[in-house]
Amino acid sequence: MPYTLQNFKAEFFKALAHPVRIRILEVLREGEKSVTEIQSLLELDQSSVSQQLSVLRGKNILQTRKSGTSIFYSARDPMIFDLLDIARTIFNNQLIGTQELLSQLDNEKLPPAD
Amino acid sequence: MPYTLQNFKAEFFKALAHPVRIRILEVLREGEKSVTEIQSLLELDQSSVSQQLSVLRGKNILQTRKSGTSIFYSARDPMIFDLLDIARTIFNNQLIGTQELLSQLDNEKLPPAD
DNA sequence: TTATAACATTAGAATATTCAAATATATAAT
DNA sequence: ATTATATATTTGAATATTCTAATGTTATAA
Repeated sequence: MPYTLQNFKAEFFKALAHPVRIRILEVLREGEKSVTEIQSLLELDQSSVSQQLSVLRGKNILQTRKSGTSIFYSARDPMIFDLLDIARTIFNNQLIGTQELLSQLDNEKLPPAD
Repeated sequence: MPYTLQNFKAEFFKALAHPVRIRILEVLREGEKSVTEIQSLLELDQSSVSQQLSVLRGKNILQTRKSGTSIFYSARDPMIFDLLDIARTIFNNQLIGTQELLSQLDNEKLPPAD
C-alpha cells in the first residue's frame, strides 16, 4: 500500500472529526436537504453550516444538486452511514465497558456484606 | 441523542485523523505489538510513535499490556478494523469515480472518430 | 549500584483548524 | 433595474495539533 494512501485516509477521518459535521451527516441520513433546512434543523448560523458543508464537500463526502436558488446536499456514498453506525457501536461498547468499570469500582467501595 | 455524543464521536474520528495513527492501526491488525516493534515496522523515531500511541490510547482505541520492560499495544475493540475496512471501501469507490471521471475527460479531449 | 534498554513526557516553535463577522455572488421576484 | 433570498467565501484572531529534540521513568542485567 503506497504511503500516501494513509494520508488520504487521515484526511477523510479529519473531515468527520467535528461535531457539527457529524450532526450534518446524521441529518442527511434521511436524504438530501438544502442548506437552509440543515441550518434550521441544527439551529446554527448560515455561515458556520456553509463552512462545514464545504469541508465535507471538499473531501468528497457530500455532493450537491442545484435547484433554483437552493442547493441540496446529500451523501456521495451512502456507505458513510455504515461507517457512522460502526462508530456508534464501538462507542456503545466502550460506554458499556466504562459502566462496568464504574460499577466494579462502586462495589469495591461498598462495605462487605455480612 | 444528547448533544455531547457528537462531540465524543468527533473526538473519536479525530484520533484516527493522522497518517501515523492509521499506520499504527494497520500494523496492529495482526495482533498486539510492542512499541519497539511498531517503531521499526513504521521506521519512525521512538518519540513520535510513543506520542501517537498515547493519543490512540487516550481515546480508548488501544489498550496496553506490560511485560517486563516492554509494553504491548493492541486494539481495545477489534471492530475498529471493520471501520477501517469500510473507510477503505468508501475510498475505493471514490477512486473509481475519479478514474471514471478522468477517462471521461480524456475521451472528451480525443479527436472525434471519423 | 550502575548501566542499559524500553518507553513516556515535556517544551516550544511551526502549522493547521475553528469561529464569528463581514462581504460576495447568483437567482428569483417585483 | 432593484430587492430579497439562498448560499459561498474571506478574514483574522483564538485555539488546537504536530513535530523535533531533550529530558524523565522504570525495569532488567551486569
